[in-house]
Amino acid sequence: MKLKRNFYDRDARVVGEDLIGKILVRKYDDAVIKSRIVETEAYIAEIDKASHGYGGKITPRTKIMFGPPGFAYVYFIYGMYYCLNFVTEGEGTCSAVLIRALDPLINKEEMSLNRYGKQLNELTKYQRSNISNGPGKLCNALKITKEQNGTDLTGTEIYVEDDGFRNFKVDKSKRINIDYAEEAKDFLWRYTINYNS
DNA sequence: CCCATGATGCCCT
DNA sequence: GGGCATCATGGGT
Repeated sequence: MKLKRNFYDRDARVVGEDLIGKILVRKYDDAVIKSRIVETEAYIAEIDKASHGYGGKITPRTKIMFGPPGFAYVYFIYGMYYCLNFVTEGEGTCSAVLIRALDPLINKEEMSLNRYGKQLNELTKYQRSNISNGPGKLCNALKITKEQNGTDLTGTEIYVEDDGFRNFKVDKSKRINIDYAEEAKDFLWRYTINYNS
């Protein structure tokens, strides 16, 4: 069943961990893509020098993160890639969860076409295992761009459902590529699925 | 597997 | 103008 807004209206660290193992659903035109969320990171502006909202100043880019929970924050990075985040906590605070990796479940074929312009059976082994294992890659695979910034996660285009899968644990580790963030770079706010044990 | 490097454009952290 | 919540590629081990 589809997660409601109250799921997102919690501390970003709780939401980030709770999103692991859930199903991300992406719909556009006639396409339906489902994949399991296997890696996330939390960002909380008040105490986090890695957050785009650090310092509390609302800018055109970050304003969606200061708004109510349960909306998509999509930003453009390194001149080439998009990253998908879910806004968390109450209105007025600035926090979000970055979706870092997905395991394809349904319609991997469509993801292949979006990523490489080729069918699954034309991909190399390397390409096949790298369809959505990174924040920029998964946005390509799911056709997510700046146009999806602000998308309501209780709507039909992008949402999360719980299929009851619980046969995993969640590992916590340091976040990736935020070496500039001083003490915040050591926060264990990265969550990854552990299928064993 | 690992590491180094270049691509490329928006944002102002 | 500096930097960036990334990725593909190519070479070494």
